[in-house]
Amino acid sequence: MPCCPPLARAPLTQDWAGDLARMFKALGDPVRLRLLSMVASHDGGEACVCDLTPAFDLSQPTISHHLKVLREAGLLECERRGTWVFYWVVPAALAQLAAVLGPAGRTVPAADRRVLA
Amino acid sequence: MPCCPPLARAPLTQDWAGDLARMFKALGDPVRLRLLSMVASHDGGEACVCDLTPAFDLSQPTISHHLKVLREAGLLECERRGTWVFYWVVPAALAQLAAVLGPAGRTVPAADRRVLA
DNA sequence: GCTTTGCATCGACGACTGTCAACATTGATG
DNA sequence: CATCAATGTTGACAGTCGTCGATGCAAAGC
Repeated sequence: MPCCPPLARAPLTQDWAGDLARMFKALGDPVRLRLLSMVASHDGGEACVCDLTPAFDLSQPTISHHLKVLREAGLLECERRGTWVFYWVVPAALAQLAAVLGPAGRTVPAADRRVLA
Repeated sequence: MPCCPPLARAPLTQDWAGDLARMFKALGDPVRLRLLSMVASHDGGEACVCDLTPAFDLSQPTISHHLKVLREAGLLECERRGTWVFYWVVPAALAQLAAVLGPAGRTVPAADRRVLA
């Protein structure tokens, strides 16, 4: 069973759209996008909260809240190590979203065909 | 200036994160995701509102509202043709989002780069 | 012209979201 | 054990979002 046909191949089922929307919604905030990017691009692929907070003009609880949203969306995971909590991205989650948006594989979605013609 | 390094290569700038978040936020609703998918997968890569509305248990103004959100996010375009209004996806927009999400190394295909320029 | 059909806009409502200050919790260190 | 530093949690608030009914508007047909 193929796991990730692009959006344009067939209409999304209601259930699948719900799951995907939860992840996309988590990305729908500039602060969360920057947090995700900072974690993903950090040395070793992980970062602790103290690495992230100073980059924003926001209170620490707010940053903690956004990290929780990303975690509950399945985009981030975390682990406590001593005093600090380290976060890293879940590559499969990002890959799934990228695959849904296409252009997946070599197939050209119908919408592209129109432009390319 | 390269147009689409993946999220993980470097932290997103504040401006860029804002632009991307606007698009992701538009995708952060199951109804809008299904609308986008239905338009993208429709014959000819375009669909009129009357093709979309019956698939949902929502009022017509609500569907119209969601289409507007997708349009203002740059993910959809529309044109009136006689009595009907037809919608189609903007492939470059979806490709940009897919490129940002990675997987690292993959970039926007040449065909879309032309559209983005 | 008038009516009908397809779609957008408006105004209003409850629900959810982003933000903060205050407090709780966990682990390290004296 | 007492204290401190790093995070998470709670409660509250203004603002935004999804939804609807009512209304407006444009094109087609009578």
